[in-house]
Amino acid sequence: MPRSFLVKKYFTSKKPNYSELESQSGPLSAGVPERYPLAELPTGENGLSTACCPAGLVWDVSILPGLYTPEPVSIPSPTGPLDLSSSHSSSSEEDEGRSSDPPSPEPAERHQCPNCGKSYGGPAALSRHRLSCCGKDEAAAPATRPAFRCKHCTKEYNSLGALKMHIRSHTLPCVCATCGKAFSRPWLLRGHIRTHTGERPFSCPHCSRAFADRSNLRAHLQTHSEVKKYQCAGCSRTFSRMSLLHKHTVAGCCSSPSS
DNA sequence: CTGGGGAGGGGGCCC
DNA sequence: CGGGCCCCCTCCCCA
Repeated sequence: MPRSFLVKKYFTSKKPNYSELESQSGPLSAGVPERYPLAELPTGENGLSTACCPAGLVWDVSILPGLYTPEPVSIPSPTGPLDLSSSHSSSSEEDEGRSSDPPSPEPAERHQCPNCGKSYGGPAALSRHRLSCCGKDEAAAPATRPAFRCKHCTKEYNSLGALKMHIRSHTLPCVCATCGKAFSRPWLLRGHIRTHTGERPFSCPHCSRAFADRSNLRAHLQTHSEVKKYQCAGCSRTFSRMSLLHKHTVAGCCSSPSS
């Protein structure tokens, strides 16, 4: 079944302007989410930042110990390609804790979590953060952890809301009326429904392709970038996806023919 | 083997 | 507190 039939047919609803995404910070911003014009990138508050920023979005694995090491290593941990936490620490202003970045040594002018150090713009945001985020730190104030436990699996959460959200992944309350497939969240169902309707609200500003899913558009935008996000430390090749980089390294191109 | 699209999942934040 | 949305990630499959 050819998947190359991706033609922009019709867009019934909103259509994010990804051309803005493209233009706002230069060609290399192609893969940068619109809300992260470089926000996830080092912002130059330390020397390491320049390893990434000026050149665009090349996640040089050589500076990402969590992602790549020259030693034989298993699959990089889910720290992911963007785990630049080791190389930058300035994300808090932009992502408001959205990312999983570790605490940044910021001035205490903001509301800072005493457990993990993340800072937030307001007390409410901090309060919310403390309910969910800090619970992942097993050592964080165990006495204050409510520990809502999932009865379907072993996961634990610090807030009932987080637990409820998780439980939906077991109960799958959102059912597709067309095919009966069930999903945990309404928006997942909506995304699925697009596979039935053919709706592709996310169009590429560089070509005629359109996508039903924003993440897939984001990945696609990488293909238009001269320099891709993920760079092999061994041969400097860049890849649009971490999986490709991983395949590349596993295949033994460079330094980690371990598996 | 590589590159890329399709689809889906989960955690987190904002309103 | 829940809905909506975001981002990141992964797996599968195909060219």
